[in-house]
Amino acid sequence: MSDATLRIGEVAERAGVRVSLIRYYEAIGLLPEPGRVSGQRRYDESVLRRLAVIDVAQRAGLSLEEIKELVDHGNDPLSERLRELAQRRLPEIDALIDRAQRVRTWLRDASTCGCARIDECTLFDDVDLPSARHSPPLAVTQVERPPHAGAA
Amino acid sequence: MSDATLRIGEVAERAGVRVSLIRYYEAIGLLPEPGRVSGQRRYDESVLRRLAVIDVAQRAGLSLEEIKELVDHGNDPLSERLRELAQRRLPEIDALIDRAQRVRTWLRDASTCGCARIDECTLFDDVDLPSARHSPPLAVTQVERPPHAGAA
DNA sequence: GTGAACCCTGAAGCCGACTTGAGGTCAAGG
DNA sequence: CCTTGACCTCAAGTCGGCTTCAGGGTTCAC
Repeated sequence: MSDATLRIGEVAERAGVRVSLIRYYEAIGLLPEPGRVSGQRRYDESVLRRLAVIDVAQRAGLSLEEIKELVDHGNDPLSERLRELAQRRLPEIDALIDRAQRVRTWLRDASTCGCARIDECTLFDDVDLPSARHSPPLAVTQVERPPHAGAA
Repeated sequence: MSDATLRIGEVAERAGVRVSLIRYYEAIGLLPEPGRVSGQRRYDESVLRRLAVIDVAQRAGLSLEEIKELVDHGNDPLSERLRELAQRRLPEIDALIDRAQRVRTWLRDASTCGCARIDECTLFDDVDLPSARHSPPLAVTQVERPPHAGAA
């Protein structure tokens, strides 16, 4: 729809990311190649949404590779690969949520919970201590969004 | 309590991690220096729990640095730093959980949800598109636990 | 008393996800 | 014209979190 009118700098600012990140995402195929006006990229609003989706998915523990699958399943008929991905990742996302909630609880109760040392806290009692580890468990990755635009 | 009798290899096996990881954690101060018998480390069972806690916390999005604060608050009186950390991280953990749940839902409904393209899915409508980004938001990081022992 | 299996250290390598740097283009305006 | 500022490319650097490598020791069973 909307005509491609945004320049990369504006997109970056509105999305709260660096310009370099947008180019990077494009380079690895996470963002489609935008139109150009004498060499310069021009985006329409939809890129903002895309960036937001990427952000959410990434923080939920998906790797950029996987997000590519999500976001980019061409116009496949609701692709197989997607269902596959779901199969693979759902249990892990559940685990992620579970763990996050434990830590959350612990953190929240840190002051009142009898156990001063997290090592002793019963919250972690039922954690799979022994090698109950299965598939590569959510390769969550570094995500540092600077407060905003780009000093440094 | 328990006498330090486990060798590093056993610990690694029982915890489902590599020996090198245990040494690494020790090096960065996440694990206490264990006793030694003619140069070789000897652990007691408690290290297993510690490793599990680290694992959970890490997957919940805390950096090793932060986990160090959690785990390692000497014998401080339920330290300030802990409360600080909670202050800082709680909202972000909540966000993490929220995001994870969105992705989870999307993934789960991927087949039935009208919107084939994640970009268009209303699930992501209320996401903070604009620069509603605050503090460094949960530097979650690479976590690859191989099925077990160690090929490349 | 020797070989396999395990342990040690320190330095270097690797990976994902970005950022930075060097060197250059382009459009607008004083 | 010529500067300024936003943009361009491509290569290299950075960072967290580990693993691998090289070059030794140790233990234990035979």
